[in-house]
Amino acid sequence: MDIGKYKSHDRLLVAVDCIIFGFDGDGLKALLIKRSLQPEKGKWSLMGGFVNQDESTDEAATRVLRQLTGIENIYMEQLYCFSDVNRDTAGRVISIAYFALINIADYNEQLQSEHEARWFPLDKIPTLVFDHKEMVATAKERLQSKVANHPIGFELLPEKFTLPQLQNLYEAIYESKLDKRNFTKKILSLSILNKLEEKEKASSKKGAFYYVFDKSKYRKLHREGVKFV
Amino acid sequence: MDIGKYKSHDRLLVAVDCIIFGFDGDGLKALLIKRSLQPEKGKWSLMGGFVNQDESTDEAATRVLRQLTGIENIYMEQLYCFSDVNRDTAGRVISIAYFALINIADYNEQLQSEHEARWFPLDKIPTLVFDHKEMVATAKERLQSKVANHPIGFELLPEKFTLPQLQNLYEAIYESKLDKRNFTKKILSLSILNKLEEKEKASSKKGAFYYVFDKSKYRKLHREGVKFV
DNA sequence: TCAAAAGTGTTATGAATACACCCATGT
DNA sequence: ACATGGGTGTATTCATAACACTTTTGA
Repeated sequence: MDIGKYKSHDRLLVAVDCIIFGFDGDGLKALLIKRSLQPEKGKWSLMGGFVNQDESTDEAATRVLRQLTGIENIYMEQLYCFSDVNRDTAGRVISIAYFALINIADYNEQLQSEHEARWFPLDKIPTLVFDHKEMVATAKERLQSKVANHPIGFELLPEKFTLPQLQNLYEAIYESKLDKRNFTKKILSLSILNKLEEKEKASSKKGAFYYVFDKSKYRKLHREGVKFV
Repeated sequence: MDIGKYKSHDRLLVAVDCIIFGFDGDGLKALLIKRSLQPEKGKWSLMGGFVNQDESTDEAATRVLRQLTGIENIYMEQLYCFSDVNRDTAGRVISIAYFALINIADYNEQLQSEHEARWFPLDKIPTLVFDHKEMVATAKERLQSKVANHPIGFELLPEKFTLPQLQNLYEAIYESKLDKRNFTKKILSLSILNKLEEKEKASSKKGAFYYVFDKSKYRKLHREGVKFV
């Protein structure tokens, strides 16, 4: 590769920062860690790290997330490039933000034990380093608009879930109440759910039927994007 | 600024590339120039340039566009960060793509004369350098989805425009025909247009009334985002 | 007078919304 | 027996979609 032609131009530090949204049946949460390097060491922060010469930003985001949390193979997409000259107080760093969705229960133990990561309800996010607060806000907006047309909300749930759980999730994302009957009607009309015999009995006496996705129809919707909730 | 802490990390060349969409009453077009530096010098390319140490990517995009085309003060927003390791054949460069909208007639002369820039209908884009083809495709998708909820389409029209012109624009963006009566009804129901006495007589014998935006209502919609066409 | 584009209303269909009662069961 | 959350149907409203004729006027 002949890099000579570009030699005279500035080179910048490029970082990735990941906003990980999680759901545990009770409000949306974001995953934060204590920043491990100066400046601002010890303050709450998104998962972040620098992009290496030999990896794309997607690869960097995947790697950083794995290194910091052990999380792999989750839904993640690029959010936005944050590039204010003074966004990082220690130097010029542009950051490509990513957002991801996971089911908290799937990962909770390893996060708590092996890594100093913690879930924060979206309305109780502590002060964050740099422009990470803005990143979280942007990610939340993106999640809301994305979830309206794509069935990505399911990434936040366990494989088996009940309709009330699904509705709770949408209510958490939209921060508003939905009508139970209308919600059920709408979701079932998409016919991407298969009802199981089994019931979830923990959260009610009557018990609620579990559902799972119909993977093939689910992927079809995922690709095409459909008017969702 | 203490940059010492980050010293050991890779620094990358960061570029911006601008997809400029234009409309001249007859189909959507994209603005391209002949690339002025090696490699691939002389091939068609988006407007691009490197991001300097002391500017944000927004600022870089604005500057690059001004330098290459003289265009200023137009609607522009960040599109996506393209970062494949081998996207630029001459070295590792990540690129933040921006897309912009303008009315071709407002800028045509200066573009043709002072700069080697040319408009290409979207279905006749020539072979482009690097991953610029993908950037154009991504920008087109974004334009389509954005214009459905935000009145940014108006950026592509002159200040005074007729309803048939506006409809042509939407048809060009969506690449499909719309019903004249339904379109008129919908647009007027938003009440962001003010009808003028004056008629545009060039393109028909009867003549079509000019309209202008109601700036204040327009901005309100712009902010809030409304179900549009 | 005729060709070409502008302008205009009604009906039909489907989606979103509002709304209230019975069911199953563990305590 | 009763308290708790789960499950179900209908009527209304509203937005979208389909559809055709008259008007104006320059050539």
